[in-house]
Amino acid sequence: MGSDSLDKGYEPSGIEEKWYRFWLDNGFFKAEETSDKKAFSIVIPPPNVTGVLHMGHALNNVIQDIMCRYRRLLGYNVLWMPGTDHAGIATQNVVERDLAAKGKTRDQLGREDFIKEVWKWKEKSGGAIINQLKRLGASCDWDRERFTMDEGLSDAVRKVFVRLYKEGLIYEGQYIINWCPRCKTALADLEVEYEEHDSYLYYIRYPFKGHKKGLTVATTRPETMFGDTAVAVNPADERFADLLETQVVLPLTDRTIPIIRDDYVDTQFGTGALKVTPAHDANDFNLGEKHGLERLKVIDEDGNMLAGAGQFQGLDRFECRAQVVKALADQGLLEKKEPLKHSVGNCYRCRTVVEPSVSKQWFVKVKPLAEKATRAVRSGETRIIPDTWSKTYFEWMDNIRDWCISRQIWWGHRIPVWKCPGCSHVIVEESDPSECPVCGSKNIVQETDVLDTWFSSALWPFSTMGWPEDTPLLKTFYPTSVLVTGFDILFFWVARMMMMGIHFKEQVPFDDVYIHALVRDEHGKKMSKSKGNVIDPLQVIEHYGADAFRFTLAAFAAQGRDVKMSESRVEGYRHFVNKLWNAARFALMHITPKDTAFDDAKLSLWERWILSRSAATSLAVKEGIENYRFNEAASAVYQFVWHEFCDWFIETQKPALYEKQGGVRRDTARAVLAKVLEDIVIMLHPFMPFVTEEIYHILPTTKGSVMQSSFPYTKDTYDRYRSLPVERDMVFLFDLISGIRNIRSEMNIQPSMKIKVLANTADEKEKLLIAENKAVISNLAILERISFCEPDNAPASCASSVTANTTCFVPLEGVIDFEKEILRLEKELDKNTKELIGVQKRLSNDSFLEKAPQDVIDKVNGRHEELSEKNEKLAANLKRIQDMA
RNA sequence: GGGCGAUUAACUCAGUUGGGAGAGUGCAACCCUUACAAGGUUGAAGUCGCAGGUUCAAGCCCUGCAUCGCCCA
Repeated sequence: MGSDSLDKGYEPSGIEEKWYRFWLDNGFFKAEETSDKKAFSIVIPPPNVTGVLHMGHALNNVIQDIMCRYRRLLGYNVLWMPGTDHAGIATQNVVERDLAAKGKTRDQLGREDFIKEVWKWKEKSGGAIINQLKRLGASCDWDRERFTMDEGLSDAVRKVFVRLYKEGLIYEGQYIINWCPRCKTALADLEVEYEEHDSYLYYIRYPFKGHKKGLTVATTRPETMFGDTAVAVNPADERFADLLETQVVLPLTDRTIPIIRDDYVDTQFGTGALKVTPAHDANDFNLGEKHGLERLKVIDEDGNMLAGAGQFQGLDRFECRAQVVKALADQGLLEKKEPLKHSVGNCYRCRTVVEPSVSKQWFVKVKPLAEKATRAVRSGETRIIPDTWSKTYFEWMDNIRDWCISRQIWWGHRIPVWKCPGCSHVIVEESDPSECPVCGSKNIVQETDVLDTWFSSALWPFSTMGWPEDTPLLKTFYPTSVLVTGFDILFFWVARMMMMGIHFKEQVPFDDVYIHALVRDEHGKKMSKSKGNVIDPLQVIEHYGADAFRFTLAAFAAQGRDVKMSESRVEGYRHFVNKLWNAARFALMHITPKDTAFDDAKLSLWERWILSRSAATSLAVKEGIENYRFNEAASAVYQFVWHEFCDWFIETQKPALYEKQGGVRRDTARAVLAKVLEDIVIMLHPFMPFVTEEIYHILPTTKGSVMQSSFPYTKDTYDRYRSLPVERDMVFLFDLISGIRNIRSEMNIQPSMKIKVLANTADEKEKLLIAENKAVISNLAILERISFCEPDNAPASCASSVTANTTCFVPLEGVIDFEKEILRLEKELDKNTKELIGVQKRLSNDSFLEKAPQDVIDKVNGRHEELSEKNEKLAANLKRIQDMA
């Protein structure tokens, strides 16, 4: 095949769709339930069914895809389990919005019909992100796609709930929880996001009975005063040491409340007197528990004031705040207000200010589960990478609070609890009961709450594989090899999967947890719609191709460092894709289907060099991917392809390929070119699946799909081709050629002008290297010829360059610019001398010679020898040119 | 308030047991050389945040400070 048939520039569109379909049609993404092959498995972090692909998803899934494709090339049986979660609150919000547009509410529909509506929405618009993942090239086993509300997964949820309940690890109780007055549901502590707000600290006097004097409390939330059931002071606080009063009057009400003493109170904050509102503040709740205070709820589920607020009943809580402040001021009870920055909790789904509120909810007793999950990481059974996240994990696990799992919404797994109003019996069973087992009443009522979405997500690693059945899939793939995720859901999800996996499977859910960074904009700012700095991954793919985009993500995904994304960076890597494409085009002009093997004995130095570098690169890629250092793998292969294979190797091979050195050399050159290009294509495949598949199919020496080839690194081929002496020889030749090129450039010698070079060397090895590679040197440095000379008969009017023990003279009869050459040599001599002095300094230091290890001393000695020889030569060359001038 | 991380070339960042400061982009000069101008060759550019300390030797280890960012309260 000639290169005429290939476009000069790589055009991803069309090619990507073609190969993705090809892979699907051939079932290359499918995992084998049972296999002799080693298993490698990943469960996808399930995106919301309402979600659309953003940069975070892209990075997350590209990393997973790189690992899965790499393992397939190593011959593993790979399972990458895809799916979405049902995102209870978010999905319900979406569907309610749709209904509202039609002028309906969910209450008008009723629970059953509403859920039908949600399913309808899910079938029609849900899971759009799945197709977007395909655009990225994600090689998930799509036939196994799961959804947290699927029947099987719902069975798992039910089983887990019932077992935890019977083990006493799930309980129902009246506690303070975070309430979202807009979503009208409880939230877990984690689902509240705190934000700094400018606010005021209000100083309010609570008078003693019959006095004008009283205690002044400081609060940011005056409207909660109606729920106050005490005022607390610190017993160690001298300001209250003489306080005899035991009660204060609650302003704007006819209630009196007790003064309690507790060392919990911060004497530094406000006045040292704390109003205690057990029903609307988490800390006050605990204080109330301790002192047996009444919990008086004064804000309802919509965020409006209840009867306890007296004349303010029915007002919105913030409107109430304004009016209360005014009323207090009118009565002279508002002593002052100070500006204050404080953090306010917002609902993570709708940003509404969360109201802490006492309410009856279901909780998981997390401590016993957390202990086992902590131990698994401490013992190394599960590794967290980078390790620094282990600390964060322990920190959270050690201070964990019970998990509120009930939500007052309809979309989700309904809690499998029934109550008998007749005898108050509570039924918690896996299958729906039809009557009360105690009194036989058929009038039993199911709990209306549903479970937190994360409750079902916590089971994901095993529920997706068919648990509670003991399936072959579980036997083959559980525990999974690695979980890949951002740190933002380390607690939400990873920690909970650890707890559930260990409890129910008695095995950790994953060997490794790889925590990757966040994707930010090019200035390091978080991408957000309000800032307008969001980059849509699909548009990036559209403009630059999925391969370039994927490579960019991989190249920037250094451990522990955020990825700063900008389109210009992707553009840079599109150039790389194009470079590879054109290298392939060049190769195709020469390679024939016969060029599949070469004789090691016939390899030229350059060919042995590129094979050595290819072996080294494949090892670097292997280690990079296996150690989660994707940027290192990516830059190793980038460097190799562009700067070794394209810049040097292809250029050196041109004389042989164009048959200037005979048929045998030509055939070897072709076969090596074919072999190294094939190595490259396979090594790059995990990063750039589409273009590599395209090239692999076009190459005449390869058959089938690149997905079914083998990764180029094996111990045998590495040992066979990696050669450090060859690489050292090549460094000499590179430096020699660069030295001549430098003279050409600095002396303004036109590229089209071929020049003569005379080389002088006392080193036999270097002489041989030059002699054997005259053709290549001449080709790359654009020489008429290179020949040897003695130092004495070097031409008088010439520029010179020193490489190791060799000096190259470039005769410039009549055209030499002496000033320029003197400057050039002086600069180089200066640089060399500086380094030489540094080395000499070290070698003249007795304690260095005494204490440094021998290999370091040997190295420095060798370096000293090199530098001083070079210095002599440079000085001699400089002197000659100065004498001429 | 507690914890974590960052500070290296104009920009974005590598730098893995302490032993000759690197890459990509950008910049400058030259070149439409028959794979690629989405290219090639050559070049300029850094007191490794600041101040101490350990060491024969510190970008790397220790202490303090400054600036920025994130998480938790």
